[in-house]
Amino acid sequence: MYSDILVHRTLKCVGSCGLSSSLDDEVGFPADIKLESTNDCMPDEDKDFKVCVVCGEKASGFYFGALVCLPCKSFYIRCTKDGEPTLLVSVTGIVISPNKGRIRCQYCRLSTLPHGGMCRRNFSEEDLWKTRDIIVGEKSCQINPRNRNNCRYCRYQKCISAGMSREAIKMGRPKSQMEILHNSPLHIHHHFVIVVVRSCLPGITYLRPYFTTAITCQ
Amino acid sequence: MYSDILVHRTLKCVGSCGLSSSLDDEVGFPADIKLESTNDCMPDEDKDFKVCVVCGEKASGFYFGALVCLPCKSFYIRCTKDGEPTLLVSVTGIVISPNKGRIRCQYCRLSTLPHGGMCRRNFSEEDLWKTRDIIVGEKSCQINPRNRNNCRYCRYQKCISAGMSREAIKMGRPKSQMEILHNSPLHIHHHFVIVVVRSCLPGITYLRPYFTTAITCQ
DNA sequence: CAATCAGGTCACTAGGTCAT
DNA sequence: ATGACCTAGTGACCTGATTG
Repeated sequence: MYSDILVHRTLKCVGSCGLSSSLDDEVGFPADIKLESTNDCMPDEDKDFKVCVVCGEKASGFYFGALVCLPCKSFYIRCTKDGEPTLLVSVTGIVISPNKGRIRCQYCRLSTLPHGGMCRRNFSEEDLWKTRDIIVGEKSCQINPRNRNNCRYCRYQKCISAGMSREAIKMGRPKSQMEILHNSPLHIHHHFVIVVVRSCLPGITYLRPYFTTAITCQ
Repeated sequence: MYSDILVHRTLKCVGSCGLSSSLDDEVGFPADIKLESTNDCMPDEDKDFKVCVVCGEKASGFYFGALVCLPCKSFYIRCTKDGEPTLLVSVTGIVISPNKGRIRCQYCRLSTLPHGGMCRRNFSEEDLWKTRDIIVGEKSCQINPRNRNNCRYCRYQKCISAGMSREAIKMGRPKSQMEILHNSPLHIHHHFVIVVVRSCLPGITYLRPYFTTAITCQ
């Protein structure tokens, strides 16, 4: 039994946006949990805007355990259809999935082209695999709705870090708690939700969606 | 800054699975997180909570003659709405209900693919029925709350073997529910994971998959 | 009444198809 | 490979029936 119930959390602001002052409502914790919110910077007009935690487009629902848009949902399905992929970035800037897929990664291409000097027209599958060890690239693309198709590697990594998982499937009509969360606005730049849980309410079950992206302790 | 790092969690074992020894490995927490596995942190009244004999989730009552959860009750109603279904597992791993429904069974798919050698693109309804006798697959999926939707065939078989039946309907107020509950068969392998987080390691990011089912605080 | 269940409803999602 | 669109399965919630 805990006499004091504290759930600390912080929304880490990436970029120039602001966080709102009403985090409690945003993340949708039960009303009977006392919260200490430290944030003050989200624009009012974005408060009701639910965004995909992968690319920032308007979100459509909880797919594979994360609040994402339909394109990113489809992307995740494709990526994990035959098991977890091991996407590689070639010297030519081509991201290779082992079986078939390839797509250009503009970011990684820029950073890796000098090493190989190959041009896209001439690359062959064989060459890609030969140069396998020097092709790691930056692996740090910023994903947004416009460039999300530029780098499959980083987009997929973002799916993973957002908590998407075949294990996290939640089917059917959501519980009322989830409906609250479903209406929670998350600004496009607020991809990292840092939650510090000191102690929680006895007997309350905190479903995973409350921890929108990850749980980080300070 | 937390000096003491405690991640309490409880795996409630009902039946013969006996999860006690290798809790850490099963849930997959990082090795550098200090864990205390205990059975003490659960309220007494919940220690004996009854689980669904089909999937292992917390049971809601006696539906169609068996102690099951509400999702499995709904599942059984759907399956038997138009008479007993004959769910089949094709060589392609598609579970077919006679009329229309199909859902992929990842487990059976893996085990049956070698037998048929068909590729998913080419299968036809006719082929499915032709290969009826060689498509039985393993039919032995372990059903738990997380994977219960992966294989309709095995979920339904578990309903049957649990004694669910349209003949077993009992309406109205039960005589002594507690007595019935305590006499119910509970010899199933289930993987209901309850994690109690008191405080976490500074700087460590706990991705959602670690919290396999839910986070329950006491 | 009070407790419990059968069954319906419908807000949801997984996964497939197909034009691009 | 992508993403709009579609279908069918799922499960939370509700209602009415049943029985002690």
